[in-house]
Amino acid sequence: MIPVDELQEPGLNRTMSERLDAVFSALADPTRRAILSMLLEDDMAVTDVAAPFEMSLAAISKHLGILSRAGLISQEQRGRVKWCKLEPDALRDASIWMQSFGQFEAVNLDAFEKFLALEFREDG
Amino acid sequence: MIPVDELQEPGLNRTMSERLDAVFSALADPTRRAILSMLLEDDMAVTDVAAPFEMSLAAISKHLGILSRAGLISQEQRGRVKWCKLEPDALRDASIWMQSFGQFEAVNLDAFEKFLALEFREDG
DNA sequence: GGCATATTCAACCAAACGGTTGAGATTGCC
DNA sequence: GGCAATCTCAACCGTTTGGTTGAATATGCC
Repeated sequence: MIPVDELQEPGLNRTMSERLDAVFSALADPTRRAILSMLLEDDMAVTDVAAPFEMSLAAISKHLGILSRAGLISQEQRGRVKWCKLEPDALRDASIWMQSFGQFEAVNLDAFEKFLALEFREDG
Repeated sequence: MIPVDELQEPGLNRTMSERLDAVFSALADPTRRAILSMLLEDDMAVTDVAAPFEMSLAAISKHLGILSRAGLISQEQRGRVKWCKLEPDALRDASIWMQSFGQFEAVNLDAFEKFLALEFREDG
């Protein structure tokens, strides 16, 4: 309904439903999930984020815009380099929404790393 | 990349990434999230699911198909009525993925109900 | 059989998505 | 100044999405 490409600043003046729309549709793309995983390790410049992917820089720039408008990352211009930083707080509302449908046991980092390994091995 | 409308049975023979694609894009629509919330209270027939929405029955039927192929609900035909049942387990993998980006405190039911009230009030 | 009920199918439509390319803007450096 | 590097913009393109209608398919009931 709301064009994910044309949303305003992350969070401000948006309903809960609109925020969930933005977060979930941002997460519904494997490239964007991979980007989030990369940013989990370290902040990165746009060009460095784009490096491992087989698509144009402009495409990655768009993906970063979508993640940014969903509030999942923040971007800070420093010189001619734009640094991208993971913002895990935006996942919180969505996570609350999901957890409420069933009680999932607490997750430890081991499970997460096994999970990531699985996703990257199978995803090609 | 994968047409969400043409996916096979929920879960079987799909990679982790494909399952996350299906679950997150299923959750990225307010109508489908509202349907899940309705099914949290009780199992429902397709017609009854469609009743509160201002769109055609066929549209709701499509939404239910998407939720079903994402594994978020199951559908059981009984006579001429198709019953829809919430399947919270499908949210588990996705929830694990999300939780790993930050430690979110445990959620209680009060928070969830306040959350739902918010979403429905603001969503129209 | 005949008819209402429940649900999907098929064809269509406008809009959004995810990608491309080429042309800007800025910024840093010699 | 001149030039490379970083990133976005704008226009385009094929595919997917989310909705609509009208017909079709079962099923239940009298």
